[in-house]
Amino acid sequence: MSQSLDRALTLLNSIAQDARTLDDLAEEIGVHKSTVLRLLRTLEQHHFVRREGARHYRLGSAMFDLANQALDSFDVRRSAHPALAALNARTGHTVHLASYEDGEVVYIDKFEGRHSVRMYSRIGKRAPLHCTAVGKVLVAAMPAARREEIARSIEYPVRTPNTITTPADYLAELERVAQLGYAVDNAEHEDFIHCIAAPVRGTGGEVLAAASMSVPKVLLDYDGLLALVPELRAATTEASVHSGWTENGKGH
Amino acid sequence: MSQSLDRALTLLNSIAQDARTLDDLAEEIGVHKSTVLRLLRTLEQHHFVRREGARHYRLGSAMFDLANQALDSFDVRRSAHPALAALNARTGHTVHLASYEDGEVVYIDKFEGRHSVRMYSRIGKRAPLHCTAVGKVLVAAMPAARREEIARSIEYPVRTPNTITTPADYLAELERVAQLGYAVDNAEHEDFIHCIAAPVRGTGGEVLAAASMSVPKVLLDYDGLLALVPELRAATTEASVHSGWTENGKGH
DNA sequence: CCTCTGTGTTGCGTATGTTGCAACGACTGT
DNA sequence: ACAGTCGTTGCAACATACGCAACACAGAGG
Repeated sequence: MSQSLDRALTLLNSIAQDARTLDDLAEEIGVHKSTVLRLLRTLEQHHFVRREGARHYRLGSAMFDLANQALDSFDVRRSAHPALAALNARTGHTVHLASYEDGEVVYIDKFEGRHSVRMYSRIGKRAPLHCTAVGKVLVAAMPAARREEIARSIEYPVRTPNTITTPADYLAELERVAQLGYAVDNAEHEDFIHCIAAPVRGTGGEVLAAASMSVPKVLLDYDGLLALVPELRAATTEASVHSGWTENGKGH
Repeated sequence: MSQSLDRALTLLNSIAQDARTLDDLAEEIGVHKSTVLRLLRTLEQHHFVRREGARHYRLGSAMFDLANQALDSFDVRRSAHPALAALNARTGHTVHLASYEDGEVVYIDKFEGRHSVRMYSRIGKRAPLHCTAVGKVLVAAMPAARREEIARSIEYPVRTPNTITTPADYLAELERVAQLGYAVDNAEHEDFIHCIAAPVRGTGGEVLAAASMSVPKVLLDYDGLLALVPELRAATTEASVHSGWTENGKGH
C-alpha cells in the first residue's frame, strides 16, 4: 500500500541477512540506487540501520530497542520465563516458547540446550504449524471450526518422511493432541530432532502460548522422549499458574 | 528525507511505547487516521506490527526476527557471552556489554543481577557517553583527535551531582581511563548505582566493546566496588581471547 | 602520475504515490 | 433503537519520492 515504506522494509530484510553495498540493494529491490540511498538515510536517522565503514550497512540499535520492548509486552514470556528456565536447567534440553501468529508459529523465547546440536531456530523466527509440536498445541486449542479453517488454508511442505501432508491427517492429529493435552513432533520438522510440547494457559484457561522441549534422536529414543512429558507438563503448569491460571478457573 | 517512511518509523516507536487506537496514533504523529491505517497495513504485511483484537496494534515478529539476526551479527556479543555470563553468575551483579554508535553507547547484551534493584536499561537501549563507565572506556580507546572531537560535540546533561559537565573534565577523565585500563562511573548516571567497565579487544588489539558491572551503592561502597576490578578484568580478558585477541598481538 | 572502474552523492523536473477529506460501515453500550 | 466510537474505502489534488544523469571520491593498475 505504501510503496516507499514497503521498499524500506524489504531493504531491512536484505540488510539483516548480511551487510551489502548500495548497488546490490538497489538491484535486489529493483529501484535506482539513489532511491535506496535516501531510504537508508531515513532509516539511519531513526537508528534502524547504521553504516559500517564506507560501504556497508547493518541493522541499527532501534531494532534491538523496539524488539526488546515488544518482547516485554508479551506478558506470557515474562511469566513463563522462570519455569522454563528451570526446566532447561534441570533437563539440559532446548526449550522453546512459541505463540500463534497469522497462520504460523513464532518463537518468543528460547533456552539453548547443553548438547551442542545447533537447531535452526531463533527468537522471532517463524515456523510452520503442521510439523511442529508447538504448532499442534496452539491449533488444537482452538474451536473446531477454526481448526478446520486453518487445516484447509495452510500449506503442507514436506520437511522429513514423517511430515503430515494432508488436512485430514492434521485434523486427526489435532484431535489426538486436544485429548492428550500435549503434542509430539516425531522428527516431522527436522530429521534428527523430535519434540514434545504443552500449552501455557492464562486467567480464563485460554491458551496463551506453547512450550516445547527438543531432543536430538541420538540422545533419547521415542519412548525416552515421551518419558519427559510429565516433567514438561509440570513446567507448563507452573508457567500457567504464574500467568494467572487456576485449576478450577474454568469448571471442566 | 522520505516522509512516509519517516512517519512509519515514528509510528513504530509509538506502538512500542504502547499507543493504542488509530486516532491516538494519528494525533501523535499529526496526520490523518486514514494515512496511519495505510502505513500500518504495510507494516503488518511485513510482520512489523500485528493487530490484536480489533483496535490494538503491537509490534510484530519481524521485529524480533531481524533484531536477533542483527544481534548475532555482532560477533563480539557471541564471543564475549560465556565470560560475561560466568562473571554475572559468580558475582551476582548486573553485567552489561556495550558498543559505541553514533555519539552514544548502545547496550548489546545484559545479564540481570541477583539483587532486584531494577536498572533502567535494556538491550538495544542507548545511553550517554559522558556519564557511563562503558562510554568512557569506548571513547578512551580512540585516538586523541577523535576523543577531542567527541568531547566537544556531545551534550553534558546533568544526571546526578557527580556527572561530568565539561569537555575539559571529560578529556581528563578519559586520559585517566586510558592509563588505568578501566573506567568508573561513580554514581554519575544514576544516583544509587556505581559501575566499573573495561574493554573487550579483538584480533588487532582494537576495542570491540566495553563490559561493565553495575552495583547498588547500598550493597558495596566505593572501595568495595574497586575491589571488583580484577575480577571484571579477568572476565574481559577472557572475552577478548575468545574474540581473537592475543596478549602480544600488538607489541606494546 | 594518470586513467579507469567502482563506489557513494547531489540537483532537478516530472510523474507517481500518498495524502486528507468526507461518507460509509461495523460495533458497543445505554 | 439510537448515538457514539472506531475502522475502512473512493476519490481528486497535491506534494513527494522517484529516476535520470552528472559529479565526487576512492582505490587499483598500468
